[in-house]
Amino acid sequence: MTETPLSIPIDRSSPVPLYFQVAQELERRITSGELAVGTRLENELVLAERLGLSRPTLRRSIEYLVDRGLLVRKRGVGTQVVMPRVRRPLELSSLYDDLSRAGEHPRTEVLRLAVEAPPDAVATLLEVDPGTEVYVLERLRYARDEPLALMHNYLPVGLVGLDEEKLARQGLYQLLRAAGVTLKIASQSIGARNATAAEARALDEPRGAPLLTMERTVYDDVGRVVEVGSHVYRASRYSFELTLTD
Amino acid sequence: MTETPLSIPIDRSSPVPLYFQVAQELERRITSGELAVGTRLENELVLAERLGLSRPTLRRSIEYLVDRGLLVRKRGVGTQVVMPRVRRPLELSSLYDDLSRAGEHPRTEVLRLAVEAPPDAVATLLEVDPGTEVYVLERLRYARDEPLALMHNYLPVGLVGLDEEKLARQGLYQLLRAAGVTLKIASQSIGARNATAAEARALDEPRGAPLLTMERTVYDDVGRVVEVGSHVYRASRYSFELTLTD
DNA sequence: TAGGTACTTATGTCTAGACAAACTGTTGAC
DNA sequence: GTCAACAGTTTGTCTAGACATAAGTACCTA
Repeated sequence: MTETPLSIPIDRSSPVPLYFQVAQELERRITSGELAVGTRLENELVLAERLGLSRPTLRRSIEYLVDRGLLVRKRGVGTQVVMPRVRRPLELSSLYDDLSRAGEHPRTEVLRLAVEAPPDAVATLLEVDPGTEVYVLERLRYARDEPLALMHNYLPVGLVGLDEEKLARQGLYQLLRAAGVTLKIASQSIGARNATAAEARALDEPRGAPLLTMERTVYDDVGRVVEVGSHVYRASRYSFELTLTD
Repeated sequence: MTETPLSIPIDRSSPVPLYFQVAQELERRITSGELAVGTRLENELVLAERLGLSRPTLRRSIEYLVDRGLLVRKRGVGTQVVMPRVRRPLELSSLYDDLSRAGEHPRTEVLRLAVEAPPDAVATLLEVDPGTEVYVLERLRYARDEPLALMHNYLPVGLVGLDEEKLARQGLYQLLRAAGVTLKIASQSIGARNATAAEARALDEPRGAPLLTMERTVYDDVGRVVEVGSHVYRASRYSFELTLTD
C-alpha cells in the first residue's frame, strides 16, 4: 500500500498522444513489477501537475488502464495497482496466428478452394442471396506435423483474392487484414460432438473421438460479413483459452 | 446514408450523467432501428449545440457507443451507424443467470457442500497454501427438468456464507455479488472429452457421449481469486455462445 | 487527361478550470 | 462508550474553448 511519487518523461514533439505516452509507460511499470500490486497512485491533481499535463489528459491515461484491468479507482479513496492478470480478451486472432506465436510451426494443407454457391444456411449467415457464388475453402491445419483442425470457410468474393499458395503460407486473417479489411467483431459458438468416420480419418483420431466444434461469423468495422467458418478441432490436442472482463 | 437532425431530451436534474443519457437513448434508437444502419450523425459541434451540451460531453456519449461497436468514426468524414450485432461479450454471468433469462427454468441439485482442503492443483489456482480449507461444491444443473451440467466449484471461505438452501434458489454468482464481491475478470478454458461412466449416469447420457468441459478462474476487482470452477456440459444440449470484439 | 495543391470538413488531442458525489476519519452530543 | 454529523480528500462529471490532423473535394496546371 505504498505511494510513490511518479515521474514519467513526456515528449511533446512526438506524434504519440500524451495520454498514450503516459498510459504505456504506466503499463510497462506495472507489468514489469516496478509498480508493485497494491501501490496507490498519487491523486490526479498532483499527478497531473507533476507531469505537466491537464487533469483530463492524465485522467484519460488512467482510464485506459482501468479499462484494461490494471488499475482500480474508488471515488474519495484513490487509484490503486491491481494484479496484472492475463487479460487478452482472446482477440480476433486466427488459429494460425496463435500457433505461430506459440512456436508450434503451423502448416496448412488446402484441401479445396472453389468459388460456388454455398449451402443456404451459410448464405443466410453471409447475408447474401441464396445461389450467390462465394469462396468455399476447406483446409487441414497441422501443428508440429500433427493434424489439429479441419476447417471450412466461406467468404464473399471481392474482398480479397485467394490462391492456394498464399493460403499455405499465411493465415486467412492475415490475408484479410493485408487486403485492408478491418475485422471488428465476431460471434462464435463452441460445442462438441463425436467425430464422423471421415473426420476421424483426416485428423488421425479413433472413431467416435470427441471433437470441439466452432462456428464463427466475422464482421468488419462497417458491419459487413467478412467470413463464416465452421471448424472441428481434436479435443485431445486443443482447447479454447479465453479471458472475460467486467 | 441519410443524415437526420437529432433531438434527444436531456434531464439535467437526473442523477444519470448527461453523457450516459445521450448514449442510452442513441443505443435505443439504433437497436430499435429508428436510426437505420448507415445513417450519418451530424458533426459533433452541431450536435453538441443542438442538445445543449459541450463537445467533450457529447463526444463521451459517442465514444461509449463506438467502443460497443454501434458507431464508427472516421476523422474528417463523420460518424456513422453500423450493424447492431448481437453484442453480448459473454459477460461474467453464470449458467444459472443465462438460463433464467432464456426462460429455461433452471433448477439446481446440490450434491455436496463441504469445507475441506482441495486438491493441490486447485489450491494453486486459488492462490492459497496447500491444505487450506475452502468451500468444495458439487452441483447438478437442470434446465426444463433435464440434466444439463455437472459442476464443481471451489471458493475461499470468508467471502460469502453458503448453504444448500440458498444455492438451490440462486446462482453462485448472484450470491457472490449480493455479498459485495465485484467479479472483474475470468480466465477460462473450454475443451471436450468423452463422458466417464459416472458422468454419463448423472447426466442421463449414453456412455462415451461427448461432453464440453470448462475450467474457470474468477478474480475480483482487487485481483483476489474468488472462485475456481471445473464443469462438464452435455454437448448434445449445450454450447458456448460468445462475441469477440476488436 | 493526369497529377498535385489548396481548401473544407470533421474528428483527435489538449487545456484550465468548476462543482458534485462518495468515501474516510474525526469530533461532538447524548 | 456509541452513534451521528461534519469536514477533508479524491474521483466523477461538465464546460468552453484552442489547435492538430486526416479525409475528401474542387480546382488549377502541366
